[in-house]
Amino acid sequence: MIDNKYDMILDAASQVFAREGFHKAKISKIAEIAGIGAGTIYLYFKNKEAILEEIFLRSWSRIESKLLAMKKIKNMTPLQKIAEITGEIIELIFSNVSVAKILLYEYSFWNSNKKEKLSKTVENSQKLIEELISDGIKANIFRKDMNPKDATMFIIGGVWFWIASKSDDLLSYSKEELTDTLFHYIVYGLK
Amino acid sequence: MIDNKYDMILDAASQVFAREGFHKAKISKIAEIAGIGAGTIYLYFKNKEAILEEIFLRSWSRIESKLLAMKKIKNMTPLQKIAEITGEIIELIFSNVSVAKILLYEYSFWNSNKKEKLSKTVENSQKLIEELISDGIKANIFRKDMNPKDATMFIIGGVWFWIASKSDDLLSYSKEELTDTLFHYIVYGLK
DNA sequence: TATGTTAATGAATTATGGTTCAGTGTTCAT
DNA sequence: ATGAACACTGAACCATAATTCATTAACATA
Repeated sequence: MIDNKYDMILDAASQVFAREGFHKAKISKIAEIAGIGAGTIYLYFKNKEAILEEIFLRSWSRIESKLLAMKKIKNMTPLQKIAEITGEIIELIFSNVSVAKILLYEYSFWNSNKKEKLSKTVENSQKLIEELISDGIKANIFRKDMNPKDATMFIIGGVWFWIASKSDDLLSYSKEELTDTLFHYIVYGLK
Repeated sequence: MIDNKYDMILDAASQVFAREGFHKAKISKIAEIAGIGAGTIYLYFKNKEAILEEIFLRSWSRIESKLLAMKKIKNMTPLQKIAEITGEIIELIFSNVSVAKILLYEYSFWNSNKKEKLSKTVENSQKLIEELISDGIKANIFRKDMNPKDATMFIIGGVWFWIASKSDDLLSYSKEELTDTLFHYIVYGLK
């Protein structure tokens, strides 16, 4: 059980943002779900945007850490690493489905908002995926006629939308099953 | 040259929505760019949302038409059809980059908003893509271990993000080049 | 030209909901 | 038990910008 207000607010906000979208989400509703007064939120967050920012940051940090860990491991093929990271994404979703929806729907937020810390984390993660793909190309595992950055964006988008389309009934599948499915789309496309 | 107010408003709104995002876009700015009074907009559209809705509808209708046309053609492989549709998407972007950006950034709008006509068109398009993939599986051109709906969402997401990552310098590539690149990601993934 | 009809305007109105803050409750050391 | 320090509250405030509408312009008809 969440026992501190900061996390309670984040959790309530995740639910409301996921259901209503950031702009239609009301602070009063978030407060209600968190079981606190509306004003209390402002003791923990500068404003509504800051809540969203923190949600993004936490999720992306998790992905970034995993990518960083993979980078350090030497005796693993790019394919194995991708499988690992795919697993981490599925884990993230299982830990909070609402957050997965927000990451998708408010894509424009982290994309356009030039919040230092957040965009650094996102950019870093993208770079790390790019490197991973580059390695795969060099190792002759992936196609040569590929721009790593394009591929990265294509993959991120694919993963996101796929998650969103499942969203609610995502939890009725096993983690292993989902990880496997996702991995195949990333690596093999339609063929 | 656009000669009627309705289209002038749509065009101005596309620019402003693309630059500011739907929520930050001001009706007064749209009116200014269209060269008309703010109140005039309300003679042509019920409200701000209705403008966005119409922009979405026009774009998706175009994709839907293409998909419908492809469905009717018999002597074409699923692969060839996918290549055609990919080309149509690139055409759509080239015809109006602002609109492409809006489609991406305001994804949450058409997804959450249950506007009858719009969601019908979008759903229809998704179904048509699913069928196309099903055909490909039956014809042994695509992997058998694939759920067409999953694949569809993965592809749409991939295309979206890939477009977004390029967005502004998209026009510096040739249509053929872009179509080709996109087609390869869809069909072959990383391998 | 006079008159009716329709289109357009933009200042004023209004709805919304994020944010503030004066007041209330809680905690805890003395 | 007291009161200082801090946490919390939610009604009131306020900024923003969508929408309205009384007024004016443009145009058509006779």
